[in-house]
Amino acid sequence: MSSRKLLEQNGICPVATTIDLLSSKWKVLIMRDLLKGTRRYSELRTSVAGISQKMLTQSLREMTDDGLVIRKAFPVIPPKVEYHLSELGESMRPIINSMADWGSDYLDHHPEKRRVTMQPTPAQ
Amino acid sequence: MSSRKLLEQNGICPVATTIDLLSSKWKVLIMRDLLKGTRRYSELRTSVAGISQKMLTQSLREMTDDGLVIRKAFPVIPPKVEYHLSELGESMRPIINSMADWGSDYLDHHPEKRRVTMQPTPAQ
DNA sequence: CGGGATCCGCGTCGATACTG
DNA sequence: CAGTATCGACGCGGATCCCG
Repeated sequence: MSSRKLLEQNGICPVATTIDLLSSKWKVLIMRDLLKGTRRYSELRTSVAGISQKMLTQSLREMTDDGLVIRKAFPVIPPKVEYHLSELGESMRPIINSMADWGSDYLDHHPEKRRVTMQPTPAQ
Repeated sequence: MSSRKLLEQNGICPVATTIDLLSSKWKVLIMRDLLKGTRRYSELRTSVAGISQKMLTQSLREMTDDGLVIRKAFPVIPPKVEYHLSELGESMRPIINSMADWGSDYLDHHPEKRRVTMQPTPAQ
């Protein structure tokens, strides 16, 4: 079933609406990094560990189309493209923060699952 | 790439940890409904519109294994099974609430996408 | 009623090659 | 550097049938 169809069947539920725009784990992780500031394509390629170039491009494209992300291309050689959150994207910060908070608490109470610590998305 | 592998490559990031347990849209929608209280299998089948029986069973199973959901089966005929959130599951309320809040605001500013209003997850 | 088991189509995703 | 294009595998998830 398509995401839109799902949304309709759930009667335009706010939660379903959010899921519709933040559907994949990749987008959440991209959000996590863009909440720290502007990032170049190649930077995201590294910081969002494990993502393929195809999924990064595709995810950024969809997020740009959805108005969450703003793409800024510089006409230089070699090419340089920067991505940053729009105001709409920025407004998702509480969601990502609540995920970071929950994950931190969870890892605190399940030490066996923690190996390396990473900086959570800073509050703002 | 497996979800665990992803987690490792992201250095046990809190956000990635949360995503690992709340990976699918179905689980988020199930959480949304279980946050309102105990539900029977058949009730979820209806309230989580569009979900197939397979995905509902599978999602509930994984959430139970992850310690988010508690399954209570009554030895009666016909069978009766109730699901409710564990303390760990309950602790995810802020995440779902922040999604509901964001979705509500988004729908307010994009009236063309709203058709039917549904009750958001109540604060608690 | 609340599943389990099976089949299988189709979309997702990674890998690879190529380009402005 | 930041993509685009193509191909192929694989697993998600729906459909169906069955059972305690």
